[in-house]
Amino acid sequence: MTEPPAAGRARARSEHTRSAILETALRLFAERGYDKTTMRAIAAEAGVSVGNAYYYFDSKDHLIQGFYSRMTTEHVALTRERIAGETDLAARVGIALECWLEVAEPYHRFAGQFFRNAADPSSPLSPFSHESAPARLEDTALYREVLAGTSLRIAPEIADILPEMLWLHQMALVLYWVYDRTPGQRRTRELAKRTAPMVARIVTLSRYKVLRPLVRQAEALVRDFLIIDEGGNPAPPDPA
Amino acid sequence: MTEPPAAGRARARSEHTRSAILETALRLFAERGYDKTTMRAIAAEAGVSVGNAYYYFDSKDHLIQGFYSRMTTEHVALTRERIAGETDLAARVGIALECWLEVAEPYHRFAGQFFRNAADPSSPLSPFSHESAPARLEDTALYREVLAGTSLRIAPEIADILPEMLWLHQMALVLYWVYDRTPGQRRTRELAKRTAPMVARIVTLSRYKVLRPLVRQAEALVRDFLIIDEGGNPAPPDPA
DNA sequence: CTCCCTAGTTGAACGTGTTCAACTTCCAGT
DNA sequence: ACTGGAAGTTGAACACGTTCAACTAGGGAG
Repeated sequence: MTEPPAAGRARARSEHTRSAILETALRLFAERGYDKTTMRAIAAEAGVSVGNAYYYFDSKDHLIQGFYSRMTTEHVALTRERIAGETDLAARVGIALECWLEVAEPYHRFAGQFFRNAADPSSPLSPFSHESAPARLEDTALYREVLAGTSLRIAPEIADILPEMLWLHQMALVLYWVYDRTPGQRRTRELAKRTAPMVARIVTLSRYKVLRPLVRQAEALVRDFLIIDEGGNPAPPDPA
Repeated sequence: MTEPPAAGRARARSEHTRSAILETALRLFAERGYDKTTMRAIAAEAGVSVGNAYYYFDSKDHLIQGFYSRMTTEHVALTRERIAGETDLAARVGIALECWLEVAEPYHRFAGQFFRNAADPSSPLSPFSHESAPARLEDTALYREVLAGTSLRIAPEIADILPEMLWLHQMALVLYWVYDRTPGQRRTRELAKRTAPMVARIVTLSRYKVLRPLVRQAEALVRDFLIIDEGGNPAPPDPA
């Protein structure tokens, strides 16, 4: 219902309609907010019928998926650019978070409405859903790079899961961001600036002997409960 | 609009209508799920008009607040009963989490729909909102008790914020629970069983010298960014 | 007892997201 | 060139949450 398999000029025409709807929707979302943008308005502004919008997008929510994946791509690109040359892990993590906030800022106004739906497990907008997998993988891959570019020695037993944990850290920040009503989301920026060094510190400390058992437990925990399969369900192997 | 100030028999009549609507709503939510329960159905089943339901409850969402506070009260009572006599922190935390899962189980079916709205900062259903404050305070008070009843020595600098952190831990578990589709939410129970000892371990380790700076940072972080004022906004004192 | 004012109550009406049967356009195969 | 069918498109219709102007009842003041 979403990927037209046609060929030739028809495909281009179809692609054009589709992107016209998406562009209009994203623009109106940013202008008026999510709830105040009606499907009728989107359709009218894009020069198509309401039903036609539903031909390309299963629901109003699905229009946001486009926004989500676009934002992720921008985030990854901007971060890559800015971390080049920087080897300190804390700085690199901080940059990644800053970049997210920068990219997301124009949409803060309607982000609340957005994440409302994202918290519904049955919604394809959930960050853990199958539909969100591409964006999620893009982001974890980014954090793999963030980690790879540092001179810091990382405890081998957690190297595998660290990208996922940094992604989770980012998700927590996003949660705070959604609730943040300070101008320019100043407080969230402050929070990012303060947590980034702590994350780096934890990575360093994880090699200490006293913390070994805890780190091992944490590693197993993330592996068993957080890693998401391709179906989008957090349903890893049964406990032994 | 919600608290009728009348006196005499009129008050009783009003109270009766109000609770009739609430009871019917909660029953239908549990039976059919949130989305499939229409306001028209609630009104019809309760023997009132649609408009009347809106006289007592500002919106469909507001009906859930009743469910939320009721569940919290049940959770606190059950936990209090079960932790009596137990002095091990890990066990006490584990019991508190188990109790939550037990109390919440009947509502898992529509919890997703519930927490969808809860993630909207502008919704009174957000766990951080002003309207949720009573339930939130009840829960943090419970965790204060959970901590008080153990023989474990707690680093004084984090004693104040620990209840809030345990509450946050519970919120994280709830988030996982919402996504958990295993029968009886088995996986979430497993997760609770495994994180409880880790929490206790972290509390113990927090007294180690190597961890001092990190613990101090974490303490300041929670104090500056998590503690919620009476207005329901996470907007603590400005950073220095 | 009568009047009046407020709390309580009503249901039709509005705007919304979504669906669907019908229509149009366009290309592939003859 | 023709035609069959798939892809694309339409807008009226549906069910829902919510609003509101109007109505009713019930108890206190005179």
